[in-house]
Amino acid sequence: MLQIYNTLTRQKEIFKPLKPGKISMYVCGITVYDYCHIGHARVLVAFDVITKFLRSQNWGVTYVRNITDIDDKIIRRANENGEEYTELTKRFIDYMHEDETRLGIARPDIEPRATAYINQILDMNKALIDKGYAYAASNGDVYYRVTRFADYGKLTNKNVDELLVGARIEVDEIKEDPRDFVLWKGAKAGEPAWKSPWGNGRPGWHIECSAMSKHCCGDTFDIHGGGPDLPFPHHENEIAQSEAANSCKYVNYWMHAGAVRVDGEKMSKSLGNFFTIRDVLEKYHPEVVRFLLVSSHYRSPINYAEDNLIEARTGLDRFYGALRDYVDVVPTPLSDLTESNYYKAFVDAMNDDFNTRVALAGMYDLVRDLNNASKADPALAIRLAGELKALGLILGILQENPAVFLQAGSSDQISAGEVERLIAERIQAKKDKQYARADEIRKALTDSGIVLEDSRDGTTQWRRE
RNA sequence: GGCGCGAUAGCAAAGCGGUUAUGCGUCGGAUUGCAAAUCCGUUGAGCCCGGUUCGACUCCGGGUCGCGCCUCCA
Repeated sequence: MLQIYNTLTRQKEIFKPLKPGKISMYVCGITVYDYCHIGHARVLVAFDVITKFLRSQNWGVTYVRNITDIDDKIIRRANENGEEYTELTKRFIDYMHEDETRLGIARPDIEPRATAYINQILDMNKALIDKGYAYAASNGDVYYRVTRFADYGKLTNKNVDELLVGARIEVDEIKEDPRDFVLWKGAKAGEPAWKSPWGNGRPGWHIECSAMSKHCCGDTFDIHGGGPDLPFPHHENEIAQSEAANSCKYVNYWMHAGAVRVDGEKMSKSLGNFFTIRDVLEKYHPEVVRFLLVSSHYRSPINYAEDNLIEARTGLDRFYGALRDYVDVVPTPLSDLTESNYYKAFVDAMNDDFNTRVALAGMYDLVRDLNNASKADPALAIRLAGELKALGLILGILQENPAVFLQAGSSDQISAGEVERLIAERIQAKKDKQYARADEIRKALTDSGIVLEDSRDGTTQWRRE
């Protein structure tokens, strides 16, 4: 039984799909004017794991994640660079896809872009104007009448009357009410623009998601997800737009990922304290980054720090260490695991609001049993290795060749070939009972970040720290 | 000022009204030429003050502290 924490009701709820066995999910994606940072990676990985798990449980998931490819920041950045905004967005969309691929994130089923949905956006604007929820201002902007929508604030518990108090809302004579937000922006000279009944312009930020989700998921859909900074105003405004325009409930379950912090502060572009995915992948294996993100619950804040990455690496080393002798074992089909207690524990944890942390705790139990079986019961060990890989597959981890992973550490000051050569020399020294020489070689390798592990059969395996 | 989240052992991080979370680390043992890895064991929690209860880390109330949103931000 699947339970999901719903931001709207602020509690965990039993998930009930609109259509039996199906889930329509729309997640707010990236505004493409810069490299993705770790905060983006968290949302991307979280919903990737969620999708993979749901599919593993035979839910028919339609996963939609949009790309915002027109907005003020994009225009400004393109101007700074002296290029067309489309060149800028194309480049950063490509970079985003590269980052996703490296982190093992599968593409969503549909990846709609705002600029491809201008007609739908215009249609929704017209509908909102016709129904009296929106108005065209004198400058070509179209605004949403926040006070017209009775449920405004229901997602984030805002009181419309109090929105003005203490809030930093700029007064603007163009608007009827300072709380109104823009649906369509009239174009200034030289700005990218599309024709509209209100003059040339471009969509406001919130309306694109209402239009694209309607088109891709329907007027009402199951799950809407996004980052920690989106509930207000973005998702609140989406609700106002969609429910007013479509005259029905917009979304059943709202899901929001937790923030990634640096030194206790939220990592964000506006604070400038962000690490791009690329920065981090220079130093850490992509799976280490993914493991770090998976090893805490998706709603908890996590701290981005070197120590936590090292810890993630240590955790993965344990998994891959256990799998090292089972390179050829493939993930067991889940249909063969219905009696497995490991699998049951895993599914129970994941069904409970996607509790990856608890799921991993069970996988560590499996690792221990696998390590024991390695010595005592080879057939059992092979079976357990297959189970472990099957669970890892759902989380998007543990599919690498273990030796390759373990030898791909951060310290590359010595080549694999050189390591192998020294190991061969050390094995000979050991055979000759030249232990001083053997230890000398091992010491030298240790200093280069290489850890040796002698086996009973006289071979030596190695890994980078 | 409004709304919301959190406070768990050396660190990280979960569930749970009474029964081992888990990982890393520590310490001891097995194993090893010595190590590493592995295994076995060990260590050690629940911000403060009240209340409910036979019993609370877990529920309720009140504090304190931290964080997020209220403006573009995943």
